[in-house]
Amino acid sequence: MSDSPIQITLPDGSQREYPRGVTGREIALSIGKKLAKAALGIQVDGLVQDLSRPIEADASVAIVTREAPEALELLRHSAAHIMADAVKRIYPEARLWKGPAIQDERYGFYYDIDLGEKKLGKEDLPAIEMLMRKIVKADLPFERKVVSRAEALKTAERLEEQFKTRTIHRIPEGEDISFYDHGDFTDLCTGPHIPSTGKLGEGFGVLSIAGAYIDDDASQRMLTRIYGNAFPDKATWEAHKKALEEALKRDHRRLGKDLDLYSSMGEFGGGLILWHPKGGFVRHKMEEFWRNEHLAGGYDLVYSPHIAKADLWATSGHLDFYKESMYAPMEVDGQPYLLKPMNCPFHVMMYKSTRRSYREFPMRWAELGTVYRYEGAGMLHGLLRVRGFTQDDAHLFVRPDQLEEEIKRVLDFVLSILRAFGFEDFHLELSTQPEKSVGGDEIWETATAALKVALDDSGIDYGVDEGGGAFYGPKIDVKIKDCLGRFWQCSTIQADFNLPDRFDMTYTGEDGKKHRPIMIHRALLGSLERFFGILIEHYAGVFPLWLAPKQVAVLSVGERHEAFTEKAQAELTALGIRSEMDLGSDKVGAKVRKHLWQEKIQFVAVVGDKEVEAGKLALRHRVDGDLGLFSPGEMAAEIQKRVEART
RNA sequence: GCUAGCGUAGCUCAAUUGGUAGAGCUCCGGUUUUGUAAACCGGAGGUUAUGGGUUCAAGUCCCAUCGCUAGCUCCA
Repeated sequence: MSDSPIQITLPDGSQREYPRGVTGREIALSIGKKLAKAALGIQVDGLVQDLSRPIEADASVAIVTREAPEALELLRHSAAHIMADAVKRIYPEARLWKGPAIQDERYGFYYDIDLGEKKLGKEDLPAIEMLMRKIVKADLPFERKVVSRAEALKTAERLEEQFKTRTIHRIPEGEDISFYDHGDFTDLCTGPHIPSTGKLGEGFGVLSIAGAYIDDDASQRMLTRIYGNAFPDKATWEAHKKALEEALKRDHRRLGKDLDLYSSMGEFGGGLILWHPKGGFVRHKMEEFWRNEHLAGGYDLVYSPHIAKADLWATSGHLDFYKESMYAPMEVDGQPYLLKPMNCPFHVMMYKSTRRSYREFPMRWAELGTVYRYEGAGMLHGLLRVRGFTQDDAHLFVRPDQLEEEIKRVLDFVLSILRAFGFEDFHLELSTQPEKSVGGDEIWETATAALKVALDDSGIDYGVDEGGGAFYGPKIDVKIKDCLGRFWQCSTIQADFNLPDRFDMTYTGEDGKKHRPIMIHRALLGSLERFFGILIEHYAGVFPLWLAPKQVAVLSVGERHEAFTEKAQAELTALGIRSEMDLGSDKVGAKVRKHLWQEKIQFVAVVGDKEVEAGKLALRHRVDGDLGLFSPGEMAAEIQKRVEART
């Protein structure tokens, strides 16, 4: 039967007969020359394979062309090989470890390479990229070879690739061991790859270098990781490089300094943030909005201290499960006290301050609570990863019969608040029981099921992160997508069946007996620091008018306009508009440049002869341009309109 | 923490092979009173991150410390 033809189903549903062992290339060619030329791989029953692989049985296939989403991984993984080839040509002593395609905003692939004593610098990257282009130009075919384990070990030995030897030993019995060659370069690899190096085209490049451990194990040798990216065509690659530059321009650390929003403590204490007056104002508006929404949403606002006796953290379990993130104890009256890494134990103590009735539920206690957590020095990053931060925390106490309903409600609340900040796209993720956890499996299952129901009911797609939960309960994480398409994790909703047990929390039920409440932990913005950093980048420093420290800059043209300008600004202030005034002797152009473009204030209002005569100001918006003459009252109305629209 | 790179005025950056630390912007003073993305003149501003070392001589070379940056998850 081995020579009987096979049935191939094409994406349009049509079926064709081919000889057994037909290759993807042959199928593509039989459909059209153009398709064959554009083909990079073939999907066989959903699995991407080399074009040269024979197909031995009936299958549904789709030719993977450059434009197909599946092509990216082919291109990137092949680019990694080509990069490794280039590196080995320049540094023959280089030994290869791993070089996968990855999904990252910046990078599409990397290769971890042991360069011995050689220290690679940024300045070495162009040479590697240039040589890669040469290899692409040479259009060397990628060839797959399946070998026995013994042969594989021999090849690795011949190549003096001792890391590959290590890898070969790890390949499970029964799995194919394959090498891919192009030109004189050989690498142990499962593939698939593009047909030849030339197919990579021009849309790729080398981006940066970093260190990386073998197996992510800090006790092992550190290798040089070289990052690059690849795209179907040159234009997309150029666009990607531009986007990287744009992201750099939006970097909150850059803008934070330029706009005088915040600074970090630097050598006086890493990961600690100073909120300057302008950043402080934005925070004030964030908090104001947050408090109002919570009060309207049925929450109560609470406050708790920064330190507590070690006993509290022992009872809560933090000393067992969170110790590595907590700071060393301080001594107060001979007793060890600890800085809080979380607010929950305090809220539990609040709960326990009196007897609770089933009638009180659900209880929703929210706090902007400042916590301190130890992060490794290398983890710190601007506002996004800090050691001291204010969580917008809340703890909800519910009866078991209220759990599902309450989680649904929280999810709705979270999304509505995030939308107010201009985020529209969300990704939800359910994280389940980790290895290191407290409470029994049964309790975990119950809680996880409740979260799942809420997620299903939300109608939004979600993923599952197996084992990604906190030590005390499963959680739902909400990631938001900013205007550059980057995802950020902010909100988290965590069920907790554990703390109520540990603290022996109870309430009196309808039946007069004691019952155990369920606790829900919830952070919405995550931390004010981190969310502020995300906002700065999302808005590129141009805050919407409801958050902006200054909404308009009022500028005088000449000396004789000063009096009216001052009067107009005073009126605006009285109308609740946040303005700054510039009566300096700069030209109008310079003033506009300073306030509109450098300080990123949305409006400027200019006062000259015409305006004084009309009793109005010439209003200009940074995007909408000249809006004409406005009296202070009209201006206030115009700005108010936009404040309400949150633009 | 680890690897690599970096640290010069508030900011952005200069400073031959080791040979007197400079410029623009910001700031301050003065002139100018200007019509929508940079008016002009002058001044101030530094123990070159810190501490050691090599040298006749160190921003530059060596060592240590501190800080900053990229990364240290995603199948060979």
